[in-house]
Amino acid sequence: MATPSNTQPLSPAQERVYQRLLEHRRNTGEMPDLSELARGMGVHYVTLKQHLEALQTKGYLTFESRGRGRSPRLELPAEATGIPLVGDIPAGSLGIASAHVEAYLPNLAASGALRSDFALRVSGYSMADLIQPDDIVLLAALRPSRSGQICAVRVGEDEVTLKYLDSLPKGQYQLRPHNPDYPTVTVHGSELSIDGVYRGLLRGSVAESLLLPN
Amino acid sequence: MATPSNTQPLSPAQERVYQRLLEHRRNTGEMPDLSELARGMGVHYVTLKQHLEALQTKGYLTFESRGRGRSPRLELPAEATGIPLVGDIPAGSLGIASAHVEAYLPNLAASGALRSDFALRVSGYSMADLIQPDDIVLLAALRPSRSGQICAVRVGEDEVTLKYLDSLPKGQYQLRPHNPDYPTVTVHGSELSIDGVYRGLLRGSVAESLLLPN
DNA sequence: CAGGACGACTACAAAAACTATAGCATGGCA
DNA sequence: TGCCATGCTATAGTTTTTGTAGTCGTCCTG
Repeated sequence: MATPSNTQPLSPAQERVYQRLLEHRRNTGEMPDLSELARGMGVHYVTLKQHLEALQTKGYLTFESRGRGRSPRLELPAEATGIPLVGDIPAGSLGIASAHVEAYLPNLAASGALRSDFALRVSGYSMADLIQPDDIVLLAALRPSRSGQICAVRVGEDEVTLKYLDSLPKGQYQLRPHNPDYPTVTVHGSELSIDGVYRGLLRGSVAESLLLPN
Repeated sequence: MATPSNTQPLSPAQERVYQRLLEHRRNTGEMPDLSELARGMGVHYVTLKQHLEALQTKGYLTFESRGRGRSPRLELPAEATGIPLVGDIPAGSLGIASAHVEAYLPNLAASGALRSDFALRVSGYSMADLIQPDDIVLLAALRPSRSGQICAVRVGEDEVTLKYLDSLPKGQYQLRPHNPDYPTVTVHGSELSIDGVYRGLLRGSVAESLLLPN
């Protein structure tokens, strides 16, 4: 079940509540109190609660009451909060289709300047020893800002590969592996699509302990 | 100010409360409700609150009231919850003295089997390209379970270094770098102290975004 | 002995969360 | 048209938690 569970349409009021929740989490990093949020939106507590329950049954969040007096547990699912770990992107599928998502990495969103947009599990040895198989590489969905950066790229309809990307004259690019056993290839920009720029990596036990399953 | 701020002695009841908090966080990963905790300890809410305020003034935790009806913000400081990132351990100081702690990595404690006990910022090229300078290496304070594992070791009074540790006959050990430009040295076990076994690493933006300052 | 800390309690006030019930509007359907 | 389900809102009353204020006894110390 790779597709996110929130596919059902939202009524206008539910949409408002949901957007408000996302916004509050972006701003404060935490979930608001029900009463506070209700006041802020100009509706009654009960109304808001009903909307939250509707959002829960539609799969947009989890809303677990803990009894009178205690704040309820209110959580956005990993799809909305974490950055996706993409397994292998097959030929042709650009962007990160919601399929092929293996897991999510939470808690890496806060630092604005160095944000990462998605993660990739490395499979080959073309960047060894710098980057090993099974490392989890973090990528930002940007154009590289200068020549020589490590990027996740695809040539034609092939799979995604991780290489140094050198810019050559006449719109040509060089895909240069770190491992000298692999060939450096030169392609024209029209054949090349750049999925992301390398931002960092996780290796070993850290990787596994940070992942939250899909 | 590298020393942890909680140096003042605790009275018996305060100690009980503090231990209970640590235990609760280990088990559940979250902080308890005041009322619930008070019931569980067989004391009244007000008493517990007084102890928490005392712990706050002594620097063992932060306890921020949010007004009537709302659960107060209750947090253990990084010293108690995260794993320490040790800068450079100078000659002779074994263990992780509370000095030399640069920052803490949170949220990596939960996975029991693959736990890490401390982290080290890499400074040399002896394990390049596998491990780069400025990488943050996670280590478990254990004896290596087999020959050939990467370990953080010290020879005599030298600084900590990261090397493959091979076990040779007659109590000899071989410290083998990954980078062939560096020499492999052989020492006797009596000259060698093993600080930790390699568990994984962080590189790049992830590293910076996970750190919480000391 | 006075003063202060420590640990505990009672009593009351304010806020949040839960429950139950009901009032409208809209749209589908027999 | 009448009926019913659904979505959205509101009122009223109850339980629980949290916060504030004040009291009481013990123990240690100057």
